[in-house]
Amino acid sequence: MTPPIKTPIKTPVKTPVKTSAQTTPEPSVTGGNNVTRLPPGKTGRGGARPGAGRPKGQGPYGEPTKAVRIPVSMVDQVLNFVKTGTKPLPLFSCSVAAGFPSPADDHLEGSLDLNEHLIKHPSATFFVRVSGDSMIKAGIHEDDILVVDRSIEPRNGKIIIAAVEGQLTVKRLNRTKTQTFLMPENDAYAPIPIADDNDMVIWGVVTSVIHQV
Amino acid sequence: MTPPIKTPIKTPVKTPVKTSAQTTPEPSVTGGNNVTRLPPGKTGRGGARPGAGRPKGQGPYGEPTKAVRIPVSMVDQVLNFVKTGTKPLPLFSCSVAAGFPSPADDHLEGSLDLNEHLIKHPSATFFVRVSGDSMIKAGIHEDDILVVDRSIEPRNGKIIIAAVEGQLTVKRLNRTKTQTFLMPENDAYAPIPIADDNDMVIWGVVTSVIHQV
DNA sequence: TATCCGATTTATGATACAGTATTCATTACG
DNA sequence: CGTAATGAATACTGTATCATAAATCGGATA
Repeated sequence: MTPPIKTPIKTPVKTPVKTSAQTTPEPSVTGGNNVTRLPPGKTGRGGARPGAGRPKGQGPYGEPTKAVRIPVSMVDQVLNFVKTGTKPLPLFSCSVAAGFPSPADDHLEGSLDLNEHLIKHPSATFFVRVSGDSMIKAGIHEDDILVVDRSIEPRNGKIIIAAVEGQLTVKRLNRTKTQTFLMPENDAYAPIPIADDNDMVIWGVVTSVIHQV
Repeated sequence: MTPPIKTPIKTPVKTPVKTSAQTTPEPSVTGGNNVTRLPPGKTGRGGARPGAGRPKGQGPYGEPTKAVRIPVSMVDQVLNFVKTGTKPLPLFSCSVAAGFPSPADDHLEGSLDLNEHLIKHPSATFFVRVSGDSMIKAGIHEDDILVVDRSIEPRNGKIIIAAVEGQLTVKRLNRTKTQTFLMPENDAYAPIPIADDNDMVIWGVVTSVIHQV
């Protein structure tokens, strides 16, 4: 069982170039005393080499290119796209619990694209960086990034981003018969009562948490 | 304070074109009988119209384009990218702790692209889906997705993916003077001693955890 | 023997060019 | 008089062309 290794791109094999047995000598100008004169700016070295020249596939892209019209505002993005190539990466599965497990062959689950996996409604999605620890028990840590979708209905029990008194906050929504609360997931903090639903503007529902190790 | 709404792209406003009061008449060739002759292939209509011409922003992209070199194999992908545009989404910051906070204007932190943010070395990166809870205290839950980079050196204390006895596992690496351990982050589990480093193959270092709410 | 050199081939980014699309307002036609 | 046609003008796209940079060859020189 070896770690997944991307197969190196094979560099073009150098085709042996047939050596020219006969190189036409640089025509020399022979003076009266048989002294050879070099052309101005030349050292007497170098010269034609049949078969010399840059091999194909030695450019930054390793393949031929084509000129394509790109809207001016997207040129940078496109060049970055070409450089980094956002294609789906392999997804494996592994056991954390018992270490008991499935046969090795079952580890490759498929492939995954982050944007596709996490962003269902791009035009309604934005990110929120968290500060604080009031939602620690829900697995939301300081500096985590939340994926927030404002097209999802903020149902009871959902973790939402809301603006209260002009301040953004992340909490779990709790709507009782009589009142609405924004619930923390940390015993050190108290629920925030919302007197009037007009005092709160819900920005969206948290769909994912991204935590950097 | 309203939820972030994508500002519609303004379509170019058509500038009213000043009508020319004086059009220079087509020079006519007068024959002996005062008969006007048209130039060959012309009907007498048409002619110069100062200010006529296609307005800007009427192409498929609505803006000027630039010719860019794209590797041949990626031309289709790039054109699709330009059409659908997976562009960075807005990133806001918010307070979880005190709910005290910065003024509303400070909430927009910038924009963020998931791939750019999470995948530093695409060719050395893969994902792992977790099963079990032995790393719960490190914020790694059942079914979470781990971003794993095998180009990062597996230093002591890093959370790694390793293959032990043919099974994939996620643990924290602990190298003592005498022995290597794979440490869980859950008191219900015991450290796994590695007798011989050849008994373990490290697949990579965990860089991020993605937890769906 | 190692390095230098000039010629050669490949590759990229910028620019030019030819053809297509859109607009203006005057003229011809019914 | 109303409408369609017209020729010139401007914007736009895809491809060709050009200038320059990069990589290679093998003979000449130190």
